[in-house]
Amino acid sequence: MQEAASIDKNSVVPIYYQLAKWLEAQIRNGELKPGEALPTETDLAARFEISRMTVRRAISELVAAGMVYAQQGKGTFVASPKLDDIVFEMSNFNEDVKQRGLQVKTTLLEARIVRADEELKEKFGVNDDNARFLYFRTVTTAEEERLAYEKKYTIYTKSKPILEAELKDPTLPGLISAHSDSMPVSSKKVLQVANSSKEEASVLGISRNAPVFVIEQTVYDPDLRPLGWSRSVYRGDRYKLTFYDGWFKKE
Amino acid sequence: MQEAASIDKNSVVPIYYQLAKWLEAQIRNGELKPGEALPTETDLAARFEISRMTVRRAISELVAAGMVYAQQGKGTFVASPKLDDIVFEMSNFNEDVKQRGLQVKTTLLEARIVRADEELKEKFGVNDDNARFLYFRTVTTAEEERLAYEKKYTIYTKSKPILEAELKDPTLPGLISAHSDSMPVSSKKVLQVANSSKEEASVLGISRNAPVFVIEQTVYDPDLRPLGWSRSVYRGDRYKLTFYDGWFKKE
DNA sequence: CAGTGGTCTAGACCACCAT
DNA sequence: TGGTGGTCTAGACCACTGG
Repeated sequence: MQEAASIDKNSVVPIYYQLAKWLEAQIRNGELKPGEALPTETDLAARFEISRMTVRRAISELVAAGMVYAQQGKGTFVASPKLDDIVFEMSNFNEDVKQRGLQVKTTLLEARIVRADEELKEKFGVNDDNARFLYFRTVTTAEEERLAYEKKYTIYTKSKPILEAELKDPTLPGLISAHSDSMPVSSKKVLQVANSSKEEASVLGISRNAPVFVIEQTVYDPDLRPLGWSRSVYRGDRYKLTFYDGWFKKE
Repeated sequence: MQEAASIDKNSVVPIYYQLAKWLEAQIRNGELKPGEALPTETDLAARFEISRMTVRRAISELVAAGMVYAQQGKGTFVASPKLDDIVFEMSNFNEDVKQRGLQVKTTLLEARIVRADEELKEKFGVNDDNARFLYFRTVTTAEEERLAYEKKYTIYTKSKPILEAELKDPTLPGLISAHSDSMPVSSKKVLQVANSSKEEASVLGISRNAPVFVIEQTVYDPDLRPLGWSRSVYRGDRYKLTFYDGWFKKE
């Protein structure tokens, strides 16, 4: 680990920054895994022969980045990246529904193994015609009304069977975690509008060409290799996105 | 101002937090205006008889909130809330366009004074039938292609004429600043999808019922009174929103 | 109780900016 | 040059957690 060597106290780069990056690297490397505790502040201060305040400054950078969280009296722990499928606070609607005590349910329509076609090869950046992917189709329903239709693909390396458990966490990061050794750590989401296709309209029970949100999500491992890809179609008349900015009071 | 009284060193509330809130209040009150310098750190430390490190902790809260920014060797200044009309990094496309050196242009189609109708009275939360608003219609064009169509309303209190200058900054906060004494400090944006209306289709040169993004923005003063409201329609085939989250490297 | 993170101090030296 | 913010120290005391 060459810890002492990783901090140059005479560098122009601030010590807190060097330490923050070192800790970040430990986490990205997987030497510190989500849920695990970081070394204590006193420990780090002693190891690197720096002040505890400097250690705290370093850790506060990671806290701000959402990579770790501190618990008074217990320790500081590596966070799990949150990559919910319910993107963009898209849940404005879903939360409304929950608050009213209604039931939101995601149903698995189909789950099987597929071979790479041109689109998948491009999305995953692979050339192997024999590459295989897990394919899931789900529909989200609230109060008997169908709201969202999703197709999800994940790389299929382990020859692991598709489990019932998948029904419990059918989000893309959830499916990936179940079927891959790599850790999903970041994602890219692209939102577009479209008119619903014939298939989408029939699954969602809306008229053909009704406006819909389309969100494509790609989930990556720490080396930016795609682990999963999904395309979600949301009813345009049931979802809206609300953003606040400027100097809104938060509390 | 009762400065000394605003900090209770024996309170359970951290000093840095009290000071941060006090400074925030000064800014929200308008006693410190955008562009103005905060008292220096040494000054604040002396005034409140606290350590400079504690002052820095307080200020760092405001920096994180985007309310102030610090410049080494110069001072710390009150920031201006940024409430650009080009929302949600919607500019994925606009930036592409700029990078290619193409021209993006916003044209004023119409500007006049209107009386309150039911919709406006609701949006602005007023009951006065005689309330008047400034009304603007603009279209945004890139390379001869019409991309966005916007209708904007601002309260009209001053009997100030509509200036040519408005052509230069036709964003909602910009229009408000020109026609109101209140400062626009926060905004709410709601994004929905829709099929284009006949009017929208004709202005944008797209076919009727083509899918579009609709963004409604409301801009508020420090007391959450609406100062302006706009409805923007973006061509669905020309705009998309891209979001990254998780642990993407930033630098 | 011992160990953790949270706050705070009273200094210090530095890099940067303006004059 | 004097004043600003940026970093860092070596302590201190506290609140909270767990055994």
